[in-house]
Amino acid sequence: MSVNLTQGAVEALLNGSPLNNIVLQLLNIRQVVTGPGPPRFRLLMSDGQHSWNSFLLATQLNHLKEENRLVPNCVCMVKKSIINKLSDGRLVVIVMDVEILQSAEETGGKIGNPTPYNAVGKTSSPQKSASSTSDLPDSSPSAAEPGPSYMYNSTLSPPRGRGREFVEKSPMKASPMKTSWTSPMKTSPMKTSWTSPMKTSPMKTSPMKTSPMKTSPMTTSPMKGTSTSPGSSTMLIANINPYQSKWTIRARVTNKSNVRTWSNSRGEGKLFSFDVLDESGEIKITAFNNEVDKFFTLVEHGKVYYITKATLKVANKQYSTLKSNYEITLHAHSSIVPCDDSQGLPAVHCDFVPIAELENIDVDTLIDVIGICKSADDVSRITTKTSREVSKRALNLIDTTGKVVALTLWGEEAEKFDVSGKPVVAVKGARLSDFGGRSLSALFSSTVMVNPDLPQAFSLRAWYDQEGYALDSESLTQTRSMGSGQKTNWKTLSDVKNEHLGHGEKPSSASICPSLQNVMRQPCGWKHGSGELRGRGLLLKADILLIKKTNLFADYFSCLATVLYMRKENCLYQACPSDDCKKKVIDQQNGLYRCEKCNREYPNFQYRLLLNANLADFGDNQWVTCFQETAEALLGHSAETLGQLRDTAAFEEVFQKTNFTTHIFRNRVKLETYNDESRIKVTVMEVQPVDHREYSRTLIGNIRKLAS
DNA sequence: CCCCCCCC
Repeated sequence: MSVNLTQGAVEALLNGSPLNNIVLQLLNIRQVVTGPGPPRFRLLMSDGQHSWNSFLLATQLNHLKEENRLVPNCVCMVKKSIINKLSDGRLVVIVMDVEILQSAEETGGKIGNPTPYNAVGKTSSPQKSASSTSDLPDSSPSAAEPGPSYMYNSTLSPPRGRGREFVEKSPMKASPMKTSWTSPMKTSPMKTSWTSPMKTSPMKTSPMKTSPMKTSPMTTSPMKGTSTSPGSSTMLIANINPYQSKWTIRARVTNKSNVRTWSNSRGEGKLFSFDVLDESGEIKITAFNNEVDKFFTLVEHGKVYYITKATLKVANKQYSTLKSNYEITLHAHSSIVPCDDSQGLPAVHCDFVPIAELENIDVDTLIDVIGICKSADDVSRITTKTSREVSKRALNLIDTTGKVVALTLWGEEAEKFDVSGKPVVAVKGARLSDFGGRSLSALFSSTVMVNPDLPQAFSLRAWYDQEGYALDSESLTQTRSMGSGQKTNWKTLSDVKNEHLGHGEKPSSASICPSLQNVMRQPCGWKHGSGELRGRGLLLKADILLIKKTNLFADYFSCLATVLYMRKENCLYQACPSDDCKKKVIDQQNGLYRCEKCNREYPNFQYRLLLNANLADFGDNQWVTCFQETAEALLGHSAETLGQLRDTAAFEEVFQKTNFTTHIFRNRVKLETYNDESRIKVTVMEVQPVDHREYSRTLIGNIRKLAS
């Protein structure tokens, strides 16, 4: 046996340490009972010391099982995993990337004598032993599915009318981007409400409780799940079906549409629908005509109701992300009664799909997704085929899989969205499209949540702030180019010199800084910011300085190049800790650091990067400068981490690993003059993984150009 | 009994 298991990894993992590249032995693998969709495999894995039975294989790795490569006793390296917490506190570790290091035969049997890890008391998991077989996610038909998790929250989704932008304006229509939304960063991440509110913590006062409520006959019934009215008992949504008529459910409204009218060959009418959620599942309820009048104002987002005497029919899955096989239609004898006890009822349920997995999912599927909005397009207005004008805005979401996907918001949601602070964005029921490869669109029926109070949002935030922001990430959505709709200006490194890029003789609209295009298009009296530029012939020296400073004569180009050399010696500097300064500080050798720009001393500093690198392609090489973000992306580590590693072998290793790597670099070229000598200065604006398809298209284009 | 969900 040549491999060593990573002893202690199971315990560390389940205590929340995001461990990558851990070596574990697979002791058992079996299929989990799930609904439609690809099969899911559950793994019992051991680190030699402990075993843990709630590892779940990400579906994109199913082939490993299907090819009989993941078999009991083989030894694997779990390169990447994600921890999900189920409603009741149980943990599921999603294996995102795994490599089989040693086959079962080679290993020959179980390594060591691992004991099942017992997480009780450590994860605040109630009642059940986390390693007992009775808590298997697949052991109980009504249990939450593994991987995805049920969340119990005291904070509710914001009201968000379905059918917004639609003809009817409803009094219920509410701002989807309510500022009252709880931000994960402002609330305690340790709130018990999302570990196990059902058992331990009563729901805190929630928004809907504060509004006056009619006394319902139901409120005299103290216990949930017991008799609520004569002759009927409360049932779980997961357990109702069309074959029994006497049921009552107690559920929370999670998504409510506006009233809509229709008219077709079968007739016309009006309707609205809403989704309700209990601890077992969720279901869509639709009201038509008279029932619209009867129930539309009664049913409020976030509130809890007893619902009885309605028709169940088989759901058309095509239109819903809800897992229920049925949906409910209200009729003349249906009853909906408010319930002021919302205890135990979750606020939202999402089955988030890792962004990397979107590649393997069919187009038009409705999915739930959560990511950090790392960037966004500007809002734009488009005209639809039916000549309606609508605002749209694409967000770029990234998650721990390191993949990015574009999500389009529409209408008011697009206009109100605030990218600042790179918020966590969760969407329930977004539609997957194949535009640009894979992209997402919010629908009328989608719920968009900004900084939701969900455990996944907290861990995403932490991940992004610690490491995700420096990732050299790849988007599943290929936009035609980056930037503001401009085409990628591909150049070879010799082109950069031969075409005198950056010399600024011809500040054409293609080559100038986009923010100044409008300046150049005005014939005289050009305005930029607070300063005013004079006509082209009458520039003052200060104007020229301003133009230089604002990159008016800079060129931008992209190239495919390999890092040949990096000047690592002075690439890190101690910078002013003030957020907007970044200037180098002087170590006073007395524990204080002086910033000349701020003209003050600080007790601390921040490490920043300024890395000079030599890039090469097949024809030439070029010195370039990478500042903070691009250097971090190139090196794959934050400046802070590198600062800590300074003078260690690990620091050297970072550079060795980066050397000879190939990327797409988007650069800015400017002419700089030192005394009487001018030379171009190339600054890297963005480092991206190599997109061979895009680059090949460019190459082919260039070859054609040369041939003609 | 609806099922529209926009644009590149």
